[in-house]
Amino acid sequence: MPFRDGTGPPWWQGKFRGCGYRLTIPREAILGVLSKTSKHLSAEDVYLAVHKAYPAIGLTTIYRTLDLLVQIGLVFKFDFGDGRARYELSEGPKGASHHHHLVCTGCGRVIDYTDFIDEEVELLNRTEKGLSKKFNFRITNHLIQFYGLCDRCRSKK
Amino acid sequence: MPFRDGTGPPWWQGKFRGCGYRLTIPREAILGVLSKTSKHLSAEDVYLAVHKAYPAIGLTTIYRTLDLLVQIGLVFKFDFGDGRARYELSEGPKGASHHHHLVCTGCGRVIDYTDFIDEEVELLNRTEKGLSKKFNFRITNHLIQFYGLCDRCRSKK
DNA sequence: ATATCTGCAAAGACTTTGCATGAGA
DNA sequence: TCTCATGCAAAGTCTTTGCAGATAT
Repeated sequence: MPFRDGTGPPWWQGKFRGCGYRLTIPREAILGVLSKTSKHLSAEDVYLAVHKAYPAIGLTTIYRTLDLLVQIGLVFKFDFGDGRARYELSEGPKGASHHHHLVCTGCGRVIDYTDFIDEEVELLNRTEKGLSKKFNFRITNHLIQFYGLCDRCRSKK
Repeated sequence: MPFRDGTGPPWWQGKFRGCGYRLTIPREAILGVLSKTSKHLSAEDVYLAVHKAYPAIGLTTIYRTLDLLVQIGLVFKFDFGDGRARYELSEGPKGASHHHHLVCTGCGRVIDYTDFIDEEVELLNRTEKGLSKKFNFRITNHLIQFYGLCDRCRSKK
């Protein structure tokens, strides 16, 4: 139920309350940061961004909250091979931003792509069904990443 | 060129020499361990296994060697979300063992599956071509994993 | 009112680095 | 021989934990 001014309420409140978790300043701040970027933020990135508006919020809380958000399914956690975890909102307000990643093993750059997503997702859904049945798994999520050298790194040598 | 007795020479020697790297006892031992298992070994797992036959080989060497093998492309490095990296030979002597992973987010169990692999790989190849062209990437590798709850964890609650 | 959440500091876990010794080609 | 590889110890990073005080409902 959006506000009259069109800014809308934080769309995640429902999901939060439904799980019996408290909606606190730090949690809202962290979700705010994540929802305003399309980058792949590390815990420290989130901390620094949150820190600007709420200097009192500590890194520990960032880690704990991110873990919680991952558990709830509001956030995805990625490993791009650089030794720190990256976090991304799993869906926008409109569930709009599904994408996969292209990771440069040279410089660590990560490119989001949405090309071929439809075919990929279709195949993934089929595969999910089959795997669920065969292994009696309840599949909740998938990960696809491609690795290689980006144009810059290729020309470097 | 296999030995007459059929045991064959370590099939990776060629790849090794070709890259100008030395073929040492620790490196052979580590490849030996990896080639004799179908499990997803952590650096410490490899260390312990190697340690039985060669107690002098240290954990540092394991890490350095695994890194090297990943660079050469002989080994894949995975992250299953439990905080430690896992390593797997990228191909058997016959290039036989391509598979993807099903990861239980409850207990961390990892199941290898080869079902649907053909369709998946076919789609991935197509996608790779498209992405390579669009982003001018040289794609060398891909990662697919499914996440969910295994049968045991589902019945736990 | 009270079970949850937070912040700080310290601990923990995995991985990397420095440097002198040892070993492959 | 001479560069590359190894082992040990120490350091480095990211992440988690313990606990007292603060907070949402």
